[in-house]
Amino acid sequence: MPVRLNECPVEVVFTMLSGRWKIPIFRYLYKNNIPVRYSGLLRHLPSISKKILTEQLRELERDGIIERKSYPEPRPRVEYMLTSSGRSMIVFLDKMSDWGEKHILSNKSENSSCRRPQPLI
Amino acid sequence: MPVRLNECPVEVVFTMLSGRWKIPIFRYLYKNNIPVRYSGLLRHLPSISKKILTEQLRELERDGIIERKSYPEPRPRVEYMLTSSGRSMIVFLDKMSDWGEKHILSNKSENSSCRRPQPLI
DNA sequence: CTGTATCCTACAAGATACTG
DNA sequence: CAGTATCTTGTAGGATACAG
Repeated sequence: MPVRLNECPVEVVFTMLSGRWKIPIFRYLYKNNIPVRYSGLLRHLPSISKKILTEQLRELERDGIIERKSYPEPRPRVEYMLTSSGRSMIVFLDKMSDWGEKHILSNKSENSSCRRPQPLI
Repeated sequence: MPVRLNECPVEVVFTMLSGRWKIPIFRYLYKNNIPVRYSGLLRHLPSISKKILTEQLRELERDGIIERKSYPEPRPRVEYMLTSSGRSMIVFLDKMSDWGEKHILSNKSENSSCRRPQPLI
C-alpha cells in the first residue's frame, strides 16, 4: 500500500502500519531487540505466507521502519531489525495500548503475548 | 470491519480507526467540539458517499468513539459528537502526529488542515 | 434531511508452486 | 534459506437510485 503524501501525518502513519501483519512484525522485532531472521519471523507468525511476509517487510523497509541486511553466505541469511526511527514508534504505540486496555469493551480473555504488565506493546 | 477480540490492544485500536474516513471524521468532530450534523460531515468530507459515511459513523458509534443523537423533528436532524472516551484518543493521536512530522520523508507540501502549529491532530 | 438497498470494482490477503 | 511468480478470493469502498 503506497503511502499517500500531502496528507495529515496521522493518516500517513496509519497507512504505514496498516497491514494485517505489521503490528505483529513490529512487536516481534521490538521484543527481540536484536536482528531477526526471515525464517524466524516465518516461524513466529502463526499463519502468514511467504509472499505476504516479504510484502509487508518490503513496505516497512520502504517507510524507514525496519532495516534489512543480507548476508549472501553459502546458506543465505537475511536479518531484519527496527531502525531507531521505527523503534521510536513505541512512544505512541504504548499510549495506544494504554487507551485500548482502558476502553476496549468485552475483552475478557487472558490471552495475548502483548498484554501488560509485560512492558510496552 | 468487526473488531477482532482476543488480540493485542494495539491491533484492536488500529482496527477501530482503520477505514478511509475515520481519521478525517475524528478530526472534524474534534475540532468542532460541538455536535455536528450528518449533512455537515457530508459537506466537509470532499468525496465521501452517503453509504460510506453512514457505515463509518455506525462503526465508530459501535466502538464507543462517537455518540449519535437523533431529533426526529419535522425536518429530521441527527447530530454526532465524540464521546469522552473517543476524545481521549487524542493522547496517542497527538504523539502519532509528532512522530509523523519528524519521520515522514518527502512530505514537502504546504497543504493540510491538520498541520501544526495548530494544536493537536 | 438522513439515511437504505443494489450493484460494482479494486486491491489486500492468501494458497500454492517454483527458484537462485 | 529467502525469496518470486501465478492464480484466486474476500471485502472495503464507491456509484447510484430509492425511501421515511
